[in-house]
Amino acid sequence: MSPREQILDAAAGLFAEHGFAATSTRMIAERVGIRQASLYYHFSGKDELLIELLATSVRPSLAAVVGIEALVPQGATAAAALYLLARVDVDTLTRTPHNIGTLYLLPEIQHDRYDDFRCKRRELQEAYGRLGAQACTPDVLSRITSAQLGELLIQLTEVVIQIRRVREPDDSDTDAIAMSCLRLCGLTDDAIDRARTEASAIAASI
Amino acid sequence: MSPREQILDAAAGLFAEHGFAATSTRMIAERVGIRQASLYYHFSGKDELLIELLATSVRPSLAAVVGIEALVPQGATAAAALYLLARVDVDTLTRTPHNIGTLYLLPEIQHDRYDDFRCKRRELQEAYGRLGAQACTPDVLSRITSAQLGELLIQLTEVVIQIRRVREPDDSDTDAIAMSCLRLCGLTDDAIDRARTEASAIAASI
DNA sequence: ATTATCTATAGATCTATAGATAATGC
DNA sequence: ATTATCTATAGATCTATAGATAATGC
Repeated sequence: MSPREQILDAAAGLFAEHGFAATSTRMIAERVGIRQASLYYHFSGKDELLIELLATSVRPSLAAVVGIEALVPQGATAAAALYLLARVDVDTLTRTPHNIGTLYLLPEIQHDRYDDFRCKRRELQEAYGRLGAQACTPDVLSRITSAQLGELLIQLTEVVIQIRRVREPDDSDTDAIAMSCLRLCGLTDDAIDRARTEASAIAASI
Repeated sequence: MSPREQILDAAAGLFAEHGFAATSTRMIAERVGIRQASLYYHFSGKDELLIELLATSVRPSLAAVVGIEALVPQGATAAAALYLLARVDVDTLTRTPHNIGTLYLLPEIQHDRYDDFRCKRRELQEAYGRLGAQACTPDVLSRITSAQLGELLIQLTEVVIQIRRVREPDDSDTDAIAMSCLRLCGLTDDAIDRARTEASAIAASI
């Protein structure tokens, strides 16, 4: 691991555990095993560390969403696509070292400085809204807006961040979350099963 | 408003906006219009402020849950009870000054010092799990544990905290969230409508 | 010559305490 | 005498910069 990566890794763990403001550059340096001032050779400051961490943490899900949304015009059902997106997203959040998704909850990211991240996350949310709206039964869609759906669905997948704070999530959790996304859209158990088998087939074919 | 309340109110706003560690006692005092040292006459320190704020913010929902769970043995359906609980909870979070629910997301509350709060919040989560499990169709319950349900349902209601960060939630949001809780349990649109009218009748009778 | 570290430190905080002062209530 | 403020400050941080030092690569 390069020094840059070591520093980012140490910062991720500390930011996730103590938060941004409560983590000093000295703590980060100590964990890496270098002097506090040496951080500034690799990064311009604490801010840059958080910006970098946020950027790399949304990238995988945002990359996946493009491919997954493209499946729908190719014949996939929106339900299967939504199920896939939720699984990929939850999976990513489950696997990140130090439960990096915790960073999304930090009050600091409301600051303008991080609006690039917030903008990207909003894109992901809107994709959830679009796929959710397509997957919904008409009855459900008449009672909820696409924007509300996006907010609810992304919130649902991010429960895995909270779960990781108290236990190690397993496949049953991932599946429960992804299924819940479909249920939120009004799909019956049968429709959910069909979406899951379709999603497995798509996943196997890639 | 007593000086104590003024201080708590100022602290709530600042903690919600900047986080705990990034808020200095001086900032709080300035907002109140007193000197920094004068805070220590009313509170032993910053920690006590956060503890107090967390305690008062879970209290209403936790008080409501006892009454709402008691409705079920009295003949109310679990679905109506769950719908009521979700509405009360979302309503409470919507009305709190300074979007105080944001405090639940602070990394600091993972610290032992605040485990009284975390314990109470877990009680609320377990109530969601119990009501959800009772409201669920058997098919759904065979695919999800009561613990998972509790995690998902409380997470769903707390979306209102995120919504408040970008816009003012209205009744349509509250309703969309509470309905989504029922949908997550596998209830059909018809069953949801029945639960809602039942919940309205109960709410009117209190 | 460049790269990557280090030591040392300026300057700006921040929390919490000590002790003075004024106002209130008996 | 008690209550509620204030001023002043000790002591401990924290970030970021300046400039020295050593190692690496041409």
